Amino acid sequence: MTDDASARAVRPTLAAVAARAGVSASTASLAFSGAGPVSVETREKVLAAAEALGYAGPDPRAASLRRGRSGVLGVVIEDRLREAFRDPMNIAMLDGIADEAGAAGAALLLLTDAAGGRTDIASASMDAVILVGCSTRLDDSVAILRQRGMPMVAVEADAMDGVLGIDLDNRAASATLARHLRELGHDRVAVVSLPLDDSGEPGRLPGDWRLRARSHTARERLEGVADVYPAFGGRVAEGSTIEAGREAGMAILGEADAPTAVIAQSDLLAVGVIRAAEELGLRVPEDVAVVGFDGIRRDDANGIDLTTMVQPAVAKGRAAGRAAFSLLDGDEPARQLFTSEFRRGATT
Amino acid sequence: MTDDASARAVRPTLAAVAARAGVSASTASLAFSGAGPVSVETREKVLAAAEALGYAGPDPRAASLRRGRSGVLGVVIEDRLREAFRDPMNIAMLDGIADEAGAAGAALLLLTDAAGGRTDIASASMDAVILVGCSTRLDDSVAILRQRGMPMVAVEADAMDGVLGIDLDNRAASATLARHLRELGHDRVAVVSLPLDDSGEPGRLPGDWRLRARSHTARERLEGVADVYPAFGGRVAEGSTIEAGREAGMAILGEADAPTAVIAQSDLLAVGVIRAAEELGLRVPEDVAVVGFDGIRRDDANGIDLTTMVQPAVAKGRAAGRAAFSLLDGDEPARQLFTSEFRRGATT
DNA sequence: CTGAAAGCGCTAACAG
DNA sequence: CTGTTAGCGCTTTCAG
Repeated sequence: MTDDASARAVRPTLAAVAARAGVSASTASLAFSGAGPVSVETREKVLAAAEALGYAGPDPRAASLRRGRSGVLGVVIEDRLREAFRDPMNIAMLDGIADEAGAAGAALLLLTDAAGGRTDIASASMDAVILVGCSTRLDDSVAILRQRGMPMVAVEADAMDGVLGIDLDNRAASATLARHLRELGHDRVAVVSLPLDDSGEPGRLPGDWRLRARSHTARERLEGVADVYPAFGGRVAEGSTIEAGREAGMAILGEADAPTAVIAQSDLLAVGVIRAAEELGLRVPEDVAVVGFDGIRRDDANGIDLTTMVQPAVAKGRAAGRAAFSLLDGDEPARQLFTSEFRRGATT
Repeated sequence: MTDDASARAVRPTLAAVAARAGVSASTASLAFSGAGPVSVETREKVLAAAEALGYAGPDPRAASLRRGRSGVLGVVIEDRLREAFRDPMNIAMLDGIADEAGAAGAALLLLTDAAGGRTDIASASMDAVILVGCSTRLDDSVAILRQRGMPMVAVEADAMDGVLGIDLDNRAASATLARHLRELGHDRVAVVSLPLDDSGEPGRLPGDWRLRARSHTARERLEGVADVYPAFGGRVAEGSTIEAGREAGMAILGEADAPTAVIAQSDLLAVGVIRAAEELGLRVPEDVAVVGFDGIRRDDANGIDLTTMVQPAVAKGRAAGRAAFSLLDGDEPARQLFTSEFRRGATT
């Protein structure tokens, strides 16, 4: 702690720099920010003084208090980064957000929706927040953030008061895939769905999924299938991973009365289902057709050319970022809807 | 802007809450933080007043100025998230960092080492920084951060003054793999290396890689191979991806005088090389042996059971996180070295 | 247990 | 172009 004191002592403030340069603090400030008229002479004097004193630069904490802005964009994601970033779609979206943040000179603060460490969501300093990742229990976070008066943007979430939505045509896109399968003559289809809530327990898709699904994306995609196949069964996967898809696939395709087509709610799940099919000695698409969702790069799909709906993940992220900054500027950006595009691959 | 004013007006401060509750500001502050003795009565009065006024909670910007801490841990990664997060190792490490950050009640600020938006690295408010991701041009960032007096931890980087290193036994581990191949009788080996610098151009591995390699990890892994095979050729990949590995693999295995073994500097690259081998009609390991590095999950390796060195990525991340907080506490944590473990798979 | 006072370090108005 | 003034909103002594 004596250490601390000496560290403090050795850390000069802007005022100290100004004093040494023989100018006012405000002038010194301008010399640093370059946001106002300062003569070259003066600026050099200030810079020299700063150099001499070993000035660390304006303290961002003080600056953000004064300005009322911290230059930070919060991004709330699912519990574990490991999970969230396993799916290339989430990364692509984050990349889109990062693009816009970078352009706006803001940095990204990663916040997790997690159980214990919710402190940070309540107390992190940031200017706006984007909620992403099919997070299944956003409500608490939203309540806290609303209380904080934080501008909020949510990607693929149920409409919430005071939260700007950036949406994807999940339902229509899923219906497109379902129709595609029906046109190919498939009668019995099964769905491998993303987790319906944050319990994370895989299992049979419950008949009352409409009531139970807390995940917006999962529910909408189920609705899309239901629009075409009023009755269907399936499994809920443990997450959006190949392994989870494989497990669900084994359960579905291993049964006596196996379906002739599987609608997986993500490409990773679809890859897993295909792997299960292979292990069971089934050919795709001859014995069983499989469709995915997202349009991940073939490289990420084990080289499989999936039939899927390609969603504009990066654009979605950029839109979310832009919307956040727009809210921050006091504008009233409109809610946006992105559409996915059908891509026929070799799996149907 | 009138809007702004009214928004301000409607946003009460702690002082306003205190006034309404009929207590002092300091008492109100304690009522919120719970960090001191406040009677239950008083606390309830304060909370009620806050509720009534719609108080958003203590402003973190002001708090962090006052406290001198922002509760933020910066993480500097490569230019594009898309690239950095394509490799599961980086995600695992980030997850390790996030674990420790969460435990310490800190949030993670993602900073990119990028060209243009370097502003944030110079001006983001944070308490300490971890530099990760084999970033090839950390020097500039380090200079800026050092100037800011920021505690720094670097994962797998050349030793730098004032930066605490968290290292991996890259050289020894690569040598282990090389020895394994030599024991199997391989004479001619080729290396597929990670990018040597940030130019990102793939191509033949230059003979003077020792001089040219700016990436610590790539260089050390090359040294490890050189310890066993004094002379070897190879390719520099465009990044740590399957596709880049495939391209390098095609170049290497397509030549007349193709090697009998390929040492890939990451598991993703190894998977790509194997894919190239398959496309060229070569069997692995019969026609060509392939080893990787990292120990990614089989799920991420297209189901291939690679011979590789398993590195403790999550532990590395945790150690980096712990070290950062330790520096922040004024301690002098020691530099740490993690070791990788040989895992024989089916590719040699 | 509560209150008063004193800034944290910076920046934005407004005069000159 | 430069200086003066006045806080941003909170937390931490230090007294009572």
